[in-house]
Amino acid sequence: MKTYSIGEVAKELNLTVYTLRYYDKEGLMPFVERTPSGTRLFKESDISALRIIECLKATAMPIKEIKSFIDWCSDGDSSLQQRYEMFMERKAIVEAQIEELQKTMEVIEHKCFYYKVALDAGTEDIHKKDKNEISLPN
Amino acid sequence: MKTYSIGEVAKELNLTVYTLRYYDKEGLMPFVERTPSGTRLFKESDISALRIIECLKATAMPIKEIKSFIDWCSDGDSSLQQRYEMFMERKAIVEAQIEELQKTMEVIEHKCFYYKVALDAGTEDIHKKDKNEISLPN
DNA sequence: ATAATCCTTATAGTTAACTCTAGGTCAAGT
DNA sequence: ACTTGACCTAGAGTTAACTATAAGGATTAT
Repeated sequence: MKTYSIGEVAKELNLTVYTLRYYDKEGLMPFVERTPSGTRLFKESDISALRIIECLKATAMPIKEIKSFIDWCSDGDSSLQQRYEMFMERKAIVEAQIEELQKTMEVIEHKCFYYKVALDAGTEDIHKKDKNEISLPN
Repeated sequence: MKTYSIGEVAKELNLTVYTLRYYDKEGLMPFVERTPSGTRLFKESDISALRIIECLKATAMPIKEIKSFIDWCSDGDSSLQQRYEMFMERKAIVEAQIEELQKTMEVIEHKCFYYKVALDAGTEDIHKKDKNEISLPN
């Protein structure tokens, strides 16, 4: 069976070897086998697992929680319910993240427009409402 | 003109007073005025500015870059081009973030389905392909 | 055979963004 | 007058996630 070195995997996943070893130290890669001398041998399935880890990271899941998931995977079928719930929770989180980004996008686009207008006018004053504020009599 | 204390602003924006003072220390709030004794007095316009800062933070913009924007604002019309370009860049970044989250969502949804099926079957083995791998003759 | 280039561990350092503590000031209520 | 609670600064501490260094072992290329 074809295996890959840590350097090859790092290149493939756009990570550094430092990062991969850090993940291993944090318990995210208990499945990776070693040569008798200690060198890690990554299988295709290990790379797939790392892709899932990267996916969970993209949902802003902390590494400690990802570790729980990895531990559950090692536990086998008894943790199926937990793993299912975890992914459902992740789904809700990503939905919320997308929604927040869409709201952010609206503000950003408004600002793009605001500055386009100001730039064309040469001054931001173009946006200053001259709403004739009542000046206090004095 | 109505003003607000740091505590009121913190509550309004769902931040802590520590965070607001930290932002001030980092130069994000040069516009906030003080009483003679040093207490910060936030105006409505200051709160609006903080909402923009929160919006930029939501695009994963580092505080140092947000500071540059605040500095440009103080510079007036001469920085209009830079501010316009900054928001256009932010727009591109948010688009990319949304796209990445949508790809992430596809994977997560697939996993939700995967675990739903496994849970119904009572075992993850339901997904194991029995693709008759050619066993080596020995 | 030997140099280059991998790999290993253990451990220390970095960075961003808070988060808190200590020690003090100030304004309002009893 | 005095206590309470919110404000202030300076500076220290925390956390997550890397990122790098040192010292050495293993593998590959000439």
